[in-house]
Amino acid sequence: MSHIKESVMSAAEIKSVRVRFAPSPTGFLHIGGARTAIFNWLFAQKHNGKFLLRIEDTDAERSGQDMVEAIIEGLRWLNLDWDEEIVSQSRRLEVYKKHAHALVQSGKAYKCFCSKEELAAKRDEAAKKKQDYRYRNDRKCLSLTTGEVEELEVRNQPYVIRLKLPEQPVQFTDMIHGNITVHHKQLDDFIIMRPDGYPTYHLAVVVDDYDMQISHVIRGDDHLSNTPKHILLYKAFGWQPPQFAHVPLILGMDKHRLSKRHGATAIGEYETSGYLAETVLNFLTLLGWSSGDDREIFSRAELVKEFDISGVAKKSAVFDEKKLEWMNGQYIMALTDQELLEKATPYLKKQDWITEEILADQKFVLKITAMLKQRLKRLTEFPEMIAYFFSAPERYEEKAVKKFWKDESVIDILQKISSQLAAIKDFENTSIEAVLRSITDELELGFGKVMNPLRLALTGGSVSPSMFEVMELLGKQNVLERIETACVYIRKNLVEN
RNA sequence: GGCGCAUUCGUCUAGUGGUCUAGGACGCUGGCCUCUCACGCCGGUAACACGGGUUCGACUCCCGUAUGCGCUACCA
Repeated sequence: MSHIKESVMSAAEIKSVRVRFAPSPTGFLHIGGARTAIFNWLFAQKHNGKFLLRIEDTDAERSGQDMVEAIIEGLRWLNLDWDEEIVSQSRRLEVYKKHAHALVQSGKAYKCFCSKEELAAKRDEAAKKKQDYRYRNDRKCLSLTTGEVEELEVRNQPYVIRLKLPEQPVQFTDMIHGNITVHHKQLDDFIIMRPDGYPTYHLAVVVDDYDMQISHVIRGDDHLSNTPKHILLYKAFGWQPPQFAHVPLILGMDKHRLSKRHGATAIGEYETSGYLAETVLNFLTLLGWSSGDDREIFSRAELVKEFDISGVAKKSAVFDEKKLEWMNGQYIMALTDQELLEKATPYLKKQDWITEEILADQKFVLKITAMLKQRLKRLTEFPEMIAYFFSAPERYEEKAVKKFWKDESVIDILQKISSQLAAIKDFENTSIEAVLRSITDELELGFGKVMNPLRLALTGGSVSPSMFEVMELLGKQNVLERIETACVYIRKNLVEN
C-alpha cells in the first residue's frame, strides 16, 4: 500500500486542520490516552491547525469531575495546550436528542421499544444455534405504525433509537491502515439513543466531530471497528466524514493491553517517579512512530517539525520502562545545572531532612547538582544520592566494610591521610588530589586501595562522585571528623569479629 | 463463532522487489577509560511467525494457517 505513505495533504486541507482529543473521564489520563493526545497535538502543530479537547462523559455513572481535572492536569504537565473551550458531552444532551429525532423524522432511524431482556433472550437463543443475532433481521419495531408508536409513547413505554442501516458495504480510507471495507451484514441497526435520552458513544462522537468541524479523527486502534458505524451516521445525516487515522495501542510487557497490573499507567505516576515531561513526550511519540532515520532524541520543536502520520506504525507497541529511564537520563544530562536543580527541587522538598536552609545555599547545592547530573536516571534519586553531604554517615554499608576495612592497616592509612589533609591550607579539589597521590606513591599502594576505604569513611557507602570534589564540598573539618569516626568504628568492628 | 486489524532481534524500530551475509536504539554482555558509580568510547548477543504461490529474484506483492488484539453492548 505504498500510496498511503505518499499521501500528501493538499493546501486546502492543511489550512483547515482541526483535531481533538476526546477522553472519557472514567480514569486518570493514562499512557495510551496521553499518546493519542500527543499525536493529535503534534498533527495540529505541524499543520498549523487547532487541537481541541472534548470530555466524553455520557456515561454518567462512570464519569467523574475529579477525573476530568486529573486528565487536564496530565495534559498540562505534558504541555499540550488546547485551543478553544473544552466541550463536555454531558452539556450537549439536547443537541444529540435533536439530531437523533431528526434522523427518525427523515426515516434514517427508528424508535425501538424492545426491552433489554427480550433482546438478550433472542441473542441467547441464536447463540444456541451458533448464530449471530441481528436486530436488523427482524426489525420488529420498524414495522410499527405511527399510531402504534404514539400509543406506546403515551403509555410511557421506554424506547431506544436505532439507526436503520442501508444494504451496502461501508468503505473508507484510514490514513494509517489504508482502505477498509466492511460488509453491511456484519453491522446491525445499532442504538444511537438510550431510553434515558443519553446518546450512545457513536452518536455523540459523530455529532460532536461534525459540530466542532473536526477534519481528522486521530484515535486509538480500538475504534477502527467502530468507524463503519460512524461513517454510516455521517451518511445518514448527509455530512461529509472527516479523515480517520487509527493509531496502534500500547501494551504492557506481557503484550496485553496496559492496565494497573503493569505498574504505572497513569501519566501522573511518571511525574511522581521522577520523569521529565519532555522525556515522556519524546518517548511516547517514539512508541509507534518513527521519523524514518535513526534519531531517538527529539526536542518538542523537532517533533512538531518531523511528525507525520505516515510514520505511524500499524502494530501495537510494548511499553518498556527501561528505555524510558535511559531517555530520562539523556534529558537530565542535557539540562544545565540550574535547570536540573529547579526541576529537582520539588522532589527535594518532599524529604523532611532537606530544609529551607539547605536549599538556600544555592551555590553549594548547585555544585552537588553538577556532580549528580550524569548519574541520575530519575529525579527521585536526587535526594537519596546526596544525604552524606549534609550529615555524617550513621552506618556503613556492610558489604563495603567487609571488602575495604578488613584489617588494621586501613586505620594507619586513614590516619595518615587525615594528618596530611589537616596540613592543607587551601582545601580544594586539586590540592587534595596531590596529597592523596603522594600518599599512595609513598605507601606503594594502588590508588583504589586508598580511595575506597576513604569513600566508605566519608559517605558510608561504596558509590559516589569523585572523592576530591566530594571532600572539597564537605570541607576539611567534616572530612577529618568523619575519618576519625571511621577509625574508631573499624577498630571496634575488628575486635568484635 | 463471525468480521476487522496486526505480525522484523527480549523491547522500540529502519526497511516501499535486487543496495539485507537485515541497519539503529534500549536491555543484556566483553573491553577501554577510571578512586567507586555513572557518563563516554570500542566490540558482542539476538529478528524477517509458518506454509504455499507470483517473480529471474521476496522481509518487501498475493493466498492460506497460526498467534495476538479489537468490534460483535442501552461502555467509551
